[in-house]
Amino acid sequence: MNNSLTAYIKRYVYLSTQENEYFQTSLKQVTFKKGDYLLQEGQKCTARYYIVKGCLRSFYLDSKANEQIIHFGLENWWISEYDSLINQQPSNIFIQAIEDTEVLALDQLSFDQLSLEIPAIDTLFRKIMEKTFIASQRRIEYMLSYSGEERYTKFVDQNPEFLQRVPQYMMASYLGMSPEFYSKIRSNTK
Amino acid sequence: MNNSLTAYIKRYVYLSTQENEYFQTSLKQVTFKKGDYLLQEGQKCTARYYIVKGCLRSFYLDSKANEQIIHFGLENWWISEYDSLINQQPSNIFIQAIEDTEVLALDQLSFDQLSLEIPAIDTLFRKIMEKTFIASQRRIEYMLSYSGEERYTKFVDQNPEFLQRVPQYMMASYLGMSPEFYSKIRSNTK
DNA sequence: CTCATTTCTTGAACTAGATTAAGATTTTCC
DNA sequence: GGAAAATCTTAATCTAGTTCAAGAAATGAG
Repeated sequence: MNNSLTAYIKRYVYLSTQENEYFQTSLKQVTFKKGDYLLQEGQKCTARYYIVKGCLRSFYLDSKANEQIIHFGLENWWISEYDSLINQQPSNIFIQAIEDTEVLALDQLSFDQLSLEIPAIDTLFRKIMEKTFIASQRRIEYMLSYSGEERYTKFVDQNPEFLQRVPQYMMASYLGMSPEFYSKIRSNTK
Repeated sequence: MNNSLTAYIKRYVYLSTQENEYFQTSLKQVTFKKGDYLLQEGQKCTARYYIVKGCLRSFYLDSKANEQIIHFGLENWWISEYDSLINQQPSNIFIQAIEDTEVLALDQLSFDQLSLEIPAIDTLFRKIMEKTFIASQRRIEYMLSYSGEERYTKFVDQNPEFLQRVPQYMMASYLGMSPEFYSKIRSNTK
């Protein structure tokens, strides 16, 4: 039983003690060393991951073989590659540990079973997906509306903890700019 | 009872005849004239809309008062402004009819009630949100990886029906470029 | 502790796309 | 049908951000 996950769930839905226990026994604890891959391009994504401790990134290689960062994941976030998970397709995306990371893996087969047996599981994940979607939308709005420098300063304001944990060239990719330009902004902003 | 909606639901979950009827009596049919707003900046969004016939857009006004288009909605799509709907906040976003449009409105109060009474409703909307999120992610990947011209040609290939129904300056905004540049691409591409 | 690798910085040259402005075309509506 | 409004095009100028290149700093592995 993981207490941080129990607390997390409580923010969204009510699960009885038995349901919570049953849910959590369906999760498998897995640890990854810094640099390890949870998922690689070409593989099918088979699980949703709840991050207990550590930091992950998901990224893909664009046509010029640049790494383009889609997401970061920190403690108490869920991460997965939904296009592969839901549509049963090989993933275009890598999920990699940026730090030594401990996750709870919820396999899609277990998930489907849980969804049948505990209705609140769908309520929970419906709400998680709504929240995740809102974050994705906000990122699109940022990219449409703000200059590189504005995206940088706003992101730093709102997520100071990231800067300590993520190399700059990854931040640059996430914010949609070259590492050189990111570096220039940083020196202008200081 | 709306047959296109019944068929739509069947693609995602099983609802008994009674459940389907109960679900659909919770929806309210509303029609909007071209140019009408379903939602305006500052209002709270209170419903999810299923588009029976017509075309909608959602957009916001950025700091320079430019309209930035977030989404288009065509037949058999759901549209809403989730940040306002879920977090009970005033919306930054407008939802407007681009053509005369008929929707089925699912009020959030009705939704919460349905969610309690018919577990499959959460399964349905969990899956809808997953699909919606995947689309949002794909848009981010496009914006990070492709030039304006590439985004244009790929979009046109995949969504030819849009071009007939949506003014160019809206397409330009959706694809993240100025109307002038969009026009230039079009004349280059012909 | 040291060498190798990874990450970060700086500057110069370049370019995709924005902005501005003005005219042309299309749509709307009385 | 005709005037007004909305939409689209074209061209000139400008700029945010990329690319390339090379060196500096930091990190990591043995």
